Amino acid sequence: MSNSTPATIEDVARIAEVSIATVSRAIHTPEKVANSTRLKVNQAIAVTGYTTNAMARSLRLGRSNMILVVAPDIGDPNFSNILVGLENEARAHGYGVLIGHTQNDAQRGLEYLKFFNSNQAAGLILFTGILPFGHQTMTARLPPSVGVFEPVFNGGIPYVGVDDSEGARKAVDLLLAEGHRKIAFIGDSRTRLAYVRRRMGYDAGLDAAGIPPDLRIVLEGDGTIESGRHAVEQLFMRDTLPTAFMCVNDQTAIGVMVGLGARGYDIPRDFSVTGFDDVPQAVFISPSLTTIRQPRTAIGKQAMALLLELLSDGRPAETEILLRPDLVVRNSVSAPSRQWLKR
Amino acid sequence: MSNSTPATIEDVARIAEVSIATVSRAIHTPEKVANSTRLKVNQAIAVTGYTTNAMARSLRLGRSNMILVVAPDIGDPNFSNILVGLENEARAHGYGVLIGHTQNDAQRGLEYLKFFNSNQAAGLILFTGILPFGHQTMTARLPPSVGVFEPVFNGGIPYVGVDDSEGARKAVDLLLAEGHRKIAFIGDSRTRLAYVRRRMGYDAGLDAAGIPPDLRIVLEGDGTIESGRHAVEQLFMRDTLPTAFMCVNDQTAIGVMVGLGARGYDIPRDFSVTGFDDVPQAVFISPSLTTIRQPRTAIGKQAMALLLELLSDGRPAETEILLRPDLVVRNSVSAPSRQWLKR
DNA sequence: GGACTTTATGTAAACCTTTACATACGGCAT
DNA sequence: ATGCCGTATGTAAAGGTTTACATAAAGTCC
Repeated sequence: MSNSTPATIEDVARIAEVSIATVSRAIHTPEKVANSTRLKVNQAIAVTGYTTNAMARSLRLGRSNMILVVAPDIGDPNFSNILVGLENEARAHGYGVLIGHTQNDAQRGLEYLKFFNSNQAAGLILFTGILPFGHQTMTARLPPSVGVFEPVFNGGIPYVGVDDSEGARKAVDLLLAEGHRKIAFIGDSRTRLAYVRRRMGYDAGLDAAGIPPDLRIVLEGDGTIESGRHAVEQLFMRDTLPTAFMCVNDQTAIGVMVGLGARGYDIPRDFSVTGFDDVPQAVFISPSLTTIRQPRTAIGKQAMALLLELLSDGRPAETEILLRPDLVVRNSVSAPSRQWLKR
Repeated sequence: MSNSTPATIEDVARIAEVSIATVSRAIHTPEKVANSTRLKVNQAIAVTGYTTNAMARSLRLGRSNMILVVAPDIGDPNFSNILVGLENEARAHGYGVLIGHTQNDAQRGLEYLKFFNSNQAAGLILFTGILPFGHQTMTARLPPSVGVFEPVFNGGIPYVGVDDSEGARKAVDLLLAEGHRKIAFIGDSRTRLAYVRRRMGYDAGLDAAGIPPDLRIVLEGDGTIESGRHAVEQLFMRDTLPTAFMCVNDQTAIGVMVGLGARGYDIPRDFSVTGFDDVPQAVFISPSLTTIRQPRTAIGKQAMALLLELLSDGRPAETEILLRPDLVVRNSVSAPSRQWLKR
């Protein structure tokens, strides 16, 4: 049936010889409709190829079937796989996924709020660890929201992600098991809870091994490749060198490896390095990076499921779902070099 | 003004002491409204914080301000940067971006067509080189559409992407300039025009250099890492070896490098390798990959601009916009090894 | 058989816009 | 003064749903 205009509920009603109300009920609350009638309606729907007009429905209901996903940067290597999980789950429940990216610009963040005023979107997934609405964050009326990947720092918003603290613990435990005792931590000073927690895992691991914290080998960066490289330079200007670098994320770890490589060191012979996230590049760099895997697709799926639940019964549900981080052993870690042990 | 329900056009009309028609006109066709009236309306809009309800507008107009972007796989390393360009351009024109991924499943592709029946989306961006609607592709009434990254094989749809043929030509010319004469081409047998054109660039380059085509060193794969590795194995079982591998894309090139590495060869000393696309990994693999850069953000931007143009005046505009591919010289290419030249 | 409940369906309003058409008014040419 | 035109605004319909309320039919109970 390729008529020029799509069939409406009225066309279906006419063919099924019922009222439009009955058609609507047959679709959305079939139990309120007699079996025989439901059959007629379904046939008419098949004949006309009817699809309910989502615009009209949203207008009437005052709520849409779109979920807005906002990230600072769509190109983030962590983002796309999470998006896959989000989209799959959304679509399985009849929702569509809208995307936006703020580039850390509060003005752009605010523009996305308009989607909610006009009911273009029903819920919000935040990929960013902070509400992207600048100083209006406080006053803005937020739609039902769920944070992914990083806990949302300033919003009291439910969150789905990996257990950062446990992940970091696994990394530091690996290094300890290999015999390392002087393990540097290259962190991220931005106010992101995820990074704070990874640091906590590091501290806890050292503590459990009876190693006193040594702040001379704990540095703060900003999670970029460049900051990893910079951290190496800083460390070499101090009086104490570690035998291993535990990095807050893979980008930093890559930077550390670049920095060490530039100084002529071999990894893992001279220094061991671990990352966090298991970004797609981690397997390609040389040596391949031992890191903590984020179950990204699962995170996306669960976050969307949580949001849809929130939308349907409005109750706050759990505030945090932590998934298990897995250690991925590759080639950037070995036992500490003799040279350093002697000291 | 944080009333419980968002302001409607009627609220604005009441405060400005005009009719709702005038408010609508003041917003969309200000030249039809007296200056004094326009002023009153604008003040009332400011007071109420009115935003037009996109649902009602779309319903009335029979057309939405959403663009659907469909890719086989959102996780494709080429995809995210294109998406950035698409989204920026869309939002600059008041459009939102919906995304979907088909995983090469025609059924899933068809589901996305529903967005158009109900006017949830006004236009379509296809990241895939083929209409993802299976055998119903012929009968489906398509919305205004633009292909990106790969020409759409079966749809007669405008296309924005890189000049594949010229890009391939640049790669082969580099290899020729380095002194290579036996250059393998590892292609992609899937029916994608982009790959066909890259092959054409290869052929043309050899032809211009007066080198007769040698089909023994032209192989077909499927664009995956595995197919690159497989191609190496196939070649080593033949009687002729190339001195360089020109690959249809970076994934294939990475596979070739893995395959050559497994046989103990050094790149670029023993063999040179080139890719196509400049995916983010290309700089991290060892050695870093000499390849052809896709101007991804620009592709996205131009594609969206073309689609919006299509939507506004409906004329077919150009059918193809080809951007300039740039050669990115890294470390996977050098002059052919003595060993092979001697033969 | 009456009174009442349950079940199935229909009628019509509401959601918020945009815009064709109608109206009113002032200016201008005759 | 008359007729005409242009400009500014208002009225009301239409777009496709969902659902409260009304109605009608059928079933249940005494």
